[in-house]
Amino acid sequence: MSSKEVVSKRWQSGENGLTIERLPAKESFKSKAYAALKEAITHMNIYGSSEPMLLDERDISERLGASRTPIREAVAMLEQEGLLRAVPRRGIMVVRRSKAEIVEMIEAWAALESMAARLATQRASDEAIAELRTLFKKFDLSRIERDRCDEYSSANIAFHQALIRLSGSSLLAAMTENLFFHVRAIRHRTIFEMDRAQRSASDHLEIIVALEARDADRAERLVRDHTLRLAEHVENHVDLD
Amino acid sequence: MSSKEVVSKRWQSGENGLTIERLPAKESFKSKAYAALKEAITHMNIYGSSEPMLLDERDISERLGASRTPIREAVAMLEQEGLLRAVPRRGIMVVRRSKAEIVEMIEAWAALESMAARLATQRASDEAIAELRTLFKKFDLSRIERDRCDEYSSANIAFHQALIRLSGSSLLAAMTENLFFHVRAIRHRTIFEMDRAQRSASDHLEIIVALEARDADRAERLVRDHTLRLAEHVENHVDLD
DNA sequence: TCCGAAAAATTGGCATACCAAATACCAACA
DNA sequence: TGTTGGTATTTGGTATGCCAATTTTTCGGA
Repeated sequence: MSSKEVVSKRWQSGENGLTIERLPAKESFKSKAYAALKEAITHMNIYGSSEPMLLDERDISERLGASRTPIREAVAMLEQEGLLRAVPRRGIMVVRRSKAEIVEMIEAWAALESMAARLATQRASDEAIAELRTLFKKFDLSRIERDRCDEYSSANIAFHQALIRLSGSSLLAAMTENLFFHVRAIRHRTIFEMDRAQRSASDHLEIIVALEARDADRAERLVRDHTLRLAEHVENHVDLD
Repeated sequence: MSSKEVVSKRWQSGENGLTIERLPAKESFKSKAYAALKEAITHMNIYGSSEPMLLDERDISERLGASRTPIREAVAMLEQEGLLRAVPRRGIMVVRRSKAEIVEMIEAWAALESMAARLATQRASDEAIAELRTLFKKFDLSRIERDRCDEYSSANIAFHQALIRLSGSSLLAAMTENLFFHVRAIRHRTIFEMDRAQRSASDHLEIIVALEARDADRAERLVRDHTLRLAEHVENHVDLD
């Protein structure tokens, strides 16, 4: 067997149980630009003004100290992800979602998370579920001051993310994370009203109980209805456009 | 009113019923490369050999008659989409999903489609649901010859896509389409066995009945279980790695 | 024949330059 | 003063070239 074949085999898969991942090396400008842009978009009040938010390639490349090429690649990725939209001769703009789109996202989220709850009742360990209860006590939403909207929002999302992790499906986690990103962006507007917090807390507790009881149907339904209520709330009480 | 304002108004929105959309312009090399690569990947028997399938930037740019730059942007997009993975000094490889990942995809699909079914019972028109029945009759899966695996697979997916469209959520449609892409790639292996066709057909019929009855819970459950059975089937009877 | 080191070739990341389309600007004319 | 035609500028798309990290090949010595 030639040396080449041996090397090739090593890389294919670790039949020896030792999978060698190429170390991250030094991050490329492309990834750095991607991260920087996403970070910037995250902390941007997208729905603050109604003016289109434009980005300029050359400007960005100067700020980041790189050429346009890696920036363009990063933009292409974010465009694929649905966060940006590049229009020729017009600029790169941050995509603003319509209320209808946000509602669809929350509905999709409800679908994924309710499935996660179902799977969690079948797969999560008792210990893992117990941790969820701990998290619940620690960040008891009803205790958060009524004016700390962001904190409420964060704690809320933390609970949901923890729940999704219980499913053991990294895909569900990844997909919902993406949805959270968009939904989170309108938290200023949604005013995720604090009077919903009480309801949220009790909902969450009910969900935990259902998980502990390993009641798949009930857990699924509770999660679904809980999130669909948010969708309905946004539909009825949020004005974006 | 000045001429300029008239023109401006015309472009804003067609209150005169004439909406002028900016013409698509000529597709950029970037989009063409993206489409070409995706097309190529689609018709590639990804799980045919166990050898890593490598792509070469320079080779691709020559074939497409463009420079490396737009190809690299297209690759960056496909990488973001999870279809490719570019490793420095090693090449661009088509991502091969593990069985576990495929199963997770089918579970996510089940989540999204069952939600679509629920929404469809609330939103789809009787006519739209009726069309689903038409489609079902036309492509009655039980009639497809037992050796036409691809045809079965296509008809199957067509039914599911039609169902999802009934929900009216373009997001659910987009997300599942992405999942279908990956699941479809293993159709040769899954042998989506034809003996499952009979079951599939009756399942589909039941689903249609539930939709017609506007029974949200039942429609949701039928769709979920139907797809989760596929996940279980893949889990138990498919060997990828 | 085998091994290892050095040289050569690959290859992806990045910078730069150029181009064409589209807009902004401006001056001349009605 | 307002419109118009043309020019300057901006900006995204693409091509090209260089570089550094790696891999592959070569080749001399054991």
